[in-house]
Amino acid sequence: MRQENIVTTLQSLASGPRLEIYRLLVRENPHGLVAGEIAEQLGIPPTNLSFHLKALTRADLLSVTPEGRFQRYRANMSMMVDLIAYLTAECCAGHPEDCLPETLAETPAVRPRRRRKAVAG
Amino acid sequence: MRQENIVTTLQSLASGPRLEIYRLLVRENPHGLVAGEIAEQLGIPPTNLSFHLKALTRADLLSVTPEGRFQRYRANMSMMVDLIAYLTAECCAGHPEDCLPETLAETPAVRPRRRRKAVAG
DNA sequence: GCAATATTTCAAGAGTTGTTGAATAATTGA
DNA sequence: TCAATTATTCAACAACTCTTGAAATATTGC
Repeated sequence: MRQENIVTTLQSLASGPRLEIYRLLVRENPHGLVAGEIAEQLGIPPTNLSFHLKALTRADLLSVTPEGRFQRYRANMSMMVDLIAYLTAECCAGHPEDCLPETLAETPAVRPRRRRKAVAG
Repeated sequence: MRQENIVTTLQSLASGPRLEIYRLLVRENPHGLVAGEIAEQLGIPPTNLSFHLKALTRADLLSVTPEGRFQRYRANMSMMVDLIAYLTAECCAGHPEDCLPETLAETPAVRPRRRRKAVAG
């Protein structure tokens, strides 16, 4: 994932209402929720909810499927996996020992870019 | 870490210049860099850099130490660890198998809230 | 003390984001 | 077809963020 996309993903999550929407939909995966159910559960007015759902969907954090007059939203887990992988790689770059527990630091999927560096100790 | 702080942390990272500053300082840890070195390496004018350094420091993503007339900035790894732990917990809530490779999903430090759920297979 | 250096604060203006109510579009069931 | 339902788009405005140059602050070495 390129840095430009990472910034978009972070921007999309960096808002109280949007983080709540995303968390709710993660909990409801894989069934998802239609817009009205999200509005009801979080107490967000429909116009405003649409605005935030659009931002999250454009960032590919959510997917949306029409169901008659409803729109069903689901959290796109792979986007979050990519984000966590990026943050882990950048966080640990050159300094795995400062940063994360052994098991995580050694997991190739989240540290795709370099091998563990030999350090004193 | 509370959600309010998570939003602040995400907001701080959700900007091209700030993500670059943070990544640079992670690479330079634990020695850090003084403001002028950051400005030079990233080509950001000093006034603007100060603005972004302040945002990152307020979010506790950076720490700052005066050295005479210089200010040395360092990335605060523990903040990133907390952020990754939060995202992993929220991302995986109820659905670890959808979300992350086995090893990561089993790491207690990044999944502090629940044990692995028994699922089919 | 004074000039030079490193950095921050301040003020202004441009641009972006968030919220709202009214209007619009699409779908359903009578 | 028509009213009801679900959700989105639009327009307006407030609030916030970003960038900039000028001014201020703090430190150094003469």
